[in-house]
Amino acid sequence: MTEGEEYCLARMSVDPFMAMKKSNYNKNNQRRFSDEQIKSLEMMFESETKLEPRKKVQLARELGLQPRQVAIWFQNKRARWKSKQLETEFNILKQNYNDLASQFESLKKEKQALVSELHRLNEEVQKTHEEKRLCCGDQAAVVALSSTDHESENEENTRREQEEEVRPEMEVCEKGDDGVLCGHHNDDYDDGGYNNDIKREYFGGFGEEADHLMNIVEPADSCLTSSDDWGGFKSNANLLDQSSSNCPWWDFWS
DNA sequence: ATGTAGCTCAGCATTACATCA
DNA sequence: TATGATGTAATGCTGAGCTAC
Repeated sequence: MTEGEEYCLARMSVDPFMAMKKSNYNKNNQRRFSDEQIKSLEMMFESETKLEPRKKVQLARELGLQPRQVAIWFQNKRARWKSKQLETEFNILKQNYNDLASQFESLKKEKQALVSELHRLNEEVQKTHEEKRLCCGDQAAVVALSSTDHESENEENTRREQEEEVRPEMEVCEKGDDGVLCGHHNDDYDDGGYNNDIKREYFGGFGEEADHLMNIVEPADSCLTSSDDWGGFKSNANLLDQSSSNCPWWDFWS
């Protein structure tokens, strides 16, 4: 028979009414331990969260409790302590998360502002270019220019066709079975290749103007244009956009 | 050496009650 | 005063470790 069972039987023999109910009272018919008892138990708990059997018996004797009661107090105390610790850790993680989220938001706004500025500058440059062309007014030059434009357009088309042939390979390579990007191995698409094409599309195709703009905006060897970064960003762009549009996935905190 | 029954103990979920707003 | 939320001592069950047979 365990200590607890002994104690319960003892209580029941003293107070028959206890046999009807579950016994939640100590020797002195107190449900709660006294302040002194709690203080001693707390002190012991601070030095060791698990009590050796010998110390348990000794402490129980000192406090006028059953060893079983001391053991249970330690058990409950450990559970409370654990959940408190869990709560603390949770709060720390939550705080870290909130900091990162607000950092992310401000970076997103900064990026949006930069993109808008870029649009504005691009339009301005194109407008200037148009004006220059119109005010020159030389028909021959315009014809020459337009024929050169056609030529370069044809060259561009040929080049695009060639690139289209290469690109499918790339797309297969870009996302493996496990969904992990494997980078761009084709020389045409290394750093200045694939990324430059993306930028060219943005700046209005091939031509001096586009080249000029691209050089102004970002040096070719900039870390911001490295294929890994772009690839990584591209692969996550949907996720980020989704998260920021409908229902942010961190909203569940609130 | 191995299997098994019996015992103790701790962990865990839950209960029963006290206390407080 | 009644009531719901919270804190706490205790219960019941379970599995692990140990021992005797």
